[in-house]
Amino acid sequence: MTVEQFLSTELAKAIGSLYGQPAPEAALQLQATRKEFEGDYTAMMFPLLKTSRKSPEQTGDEVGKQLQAQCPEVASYNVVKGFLNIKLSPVLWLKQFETISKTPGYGRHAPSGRTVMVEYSSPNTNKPLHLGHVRNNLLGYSVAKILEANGHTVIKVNLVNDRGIHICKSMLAWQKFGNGETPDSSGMKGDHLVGKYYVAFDKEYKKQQTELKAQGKTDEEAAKQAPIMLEAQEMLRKWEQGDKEIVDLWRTMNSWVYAGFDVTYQKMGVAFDKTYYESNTYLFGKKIVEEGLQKGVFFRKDDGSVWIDLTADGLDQKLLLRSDGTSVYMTQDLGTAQQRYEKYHFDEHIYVVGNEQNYHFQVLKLVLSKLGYTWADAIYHLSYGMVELPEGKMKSREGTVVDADDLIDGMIDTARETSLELGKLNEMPDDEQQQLFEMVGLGALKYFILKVDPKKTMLFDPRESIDFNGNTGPFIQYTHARIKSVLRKADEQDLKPKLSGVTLNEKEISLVKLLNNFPEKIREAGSEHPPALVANYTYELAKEFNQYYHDVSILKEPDEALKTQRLLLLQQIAGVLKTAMNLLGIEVPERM
RNA sequence: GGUCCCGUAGCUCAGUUGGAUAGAGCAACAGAUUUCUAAUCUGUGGGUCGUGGGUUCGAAUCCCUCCGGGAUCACCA
Repeated sequence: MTVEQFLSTELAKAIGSLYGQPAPEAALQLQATRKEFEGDYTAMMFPLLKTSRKSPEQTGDEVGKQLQAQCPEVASYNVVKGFLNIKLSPVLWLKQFETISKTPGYGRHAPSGRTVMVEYSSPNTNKPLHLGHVRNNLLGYSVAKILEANGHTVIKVNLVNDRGIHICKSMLAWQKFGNGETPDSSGMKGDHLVGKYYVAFDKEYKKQQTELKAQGKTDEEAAKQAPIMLEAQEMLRKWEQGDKEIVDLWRTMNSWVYAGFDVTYQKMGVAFDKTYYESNTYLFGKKIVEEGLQKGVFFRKDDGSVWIDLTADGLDQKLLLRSDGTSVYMTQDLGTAQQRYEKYHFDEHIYVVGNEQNYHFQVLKLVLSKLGYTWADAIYHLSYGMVELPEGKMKSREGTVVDADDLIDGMIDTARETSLELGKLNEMPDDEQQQLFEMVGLGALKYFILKVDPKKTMLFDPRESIDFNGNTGPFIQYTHARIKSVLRKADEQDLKPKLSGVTLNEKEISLVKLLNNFPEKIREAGSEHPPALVANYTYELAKEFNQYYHDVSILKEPDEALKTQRLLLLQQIAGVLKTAMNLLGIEVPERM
């Protein structure tokens, strides 16, 4: 039982015995007392006035008195206007501190028996990953981590979009202009190489359109009739028919891309339990179309295409099967969702996908529930906003796209420069230094992105992201390293952290309070979604610690009992910092 | 035009199920000290929480209006 739950129960008891009737729910909601007042938790008296039939001040006084009488853990109380501030005894906090320090894996929850699927990343295989994908990957990975910490069984899946006209574009351009270039022959990373030909296609396509327009064609005609586009469409048809030459080329070029992606994923530190390929799943969903027609949820138009009418729900009519009988994106997604449910019986399925697909997921859920699938509610679209740059949006045409690999390398370089400038790592071996630079560079990037509410459009300012002060990853990493340094020194002196029963001071109590909130914070982040909750919590703890650290001595403390107890506090804080950062996919160094 | 999302300090962002005088960081200025790791800490200035209404003991938070920004409304994925 948490401290808050304990107090809430006591409060209910007090109100019950005082007024002879159960307390209204709203009166039992506690909140942390604001700094400027004395106390740990605050209860509002307003919802209670009807029951007590007295003024807020009188009610608060009565409840406070009763609480103190029945419960020795309540040290004191005060009433300000309608707010009852309750101060708990330091003994209680000491006991709570003990509980925390004796809980292995503190913060993580027991197995819940729930299964959650998290789909994220889902890249196209025609170009390398960029900043937008970085946000996706970091969110997906962190959310999965947080769900695991909530005790759920998590299955991380990646659905690779490896087929379609856009893939054919890079293939075609490579055939035309590639001269047999390979990652090996060019020394380029596979995904970048393929991306280069995607750009080459676009360039040629534009050139041809300009030519056609010069001959008097309209924009639309030019776009449709450009020979290179016709060729790409022909290539897609051949691919669908299984043309050996095309399929071989497709395999080869995709394998280059996968090799490139693997490197990027590994650098980012993200991973998947299962990878689906759209080339295997794009025919899914026909079964669902049959079913929908039978149930009368879908209807067929004269040309043979199948639709669902969602106008009654404020949406449009949506196509589910083309007149030529092939399935569209929605159909595929319906099919894969159904297949996954049959296989895993997930309790929740989270899709980490950009907010440009909000409409798609709204429709997806609606269609599933109209088909009578109760698990439609289990689908959750974790929608995130775009990442913008100080110059504005990223536009591939204008070459303002921030490449993921470049970005990561840049962060690591900056971490290196900053660290060397501070000149603290002189006796650290080179390979360990390199490891540290990667940890710090990545930590800065990840934290910068994850601390922002996912649904908001965020601004990525490269200059600011490499700032290592304030609410940043490196600040927290540094805090951890400092604590570890003290603990190492203590260990050398044979000092063991332990609870010696010395009363905690104010600052220590507020640190214990923060530690006490950790499990609840994880739960909140797990049910509400955003890693930002965890990030901001971690910063708060690190900041609070730095203040404490600044005006208290640990190793120099003459009182042995006090010293070892403070070491225990440090140890617990380091542990929580590490666990919390781990939930964000961020590693934390022993020294830096 | 329909639907959805966003709007909080000069900038980037927090703000618990509606609670007390709206908080951090950056930037600016003023200080602490060279340690138990200063990649730190303390202080100052900076706000009509986009606008106008409503709900109530109480609104940045919930409802409506309008303004501004974004996304989306394909037999693309």
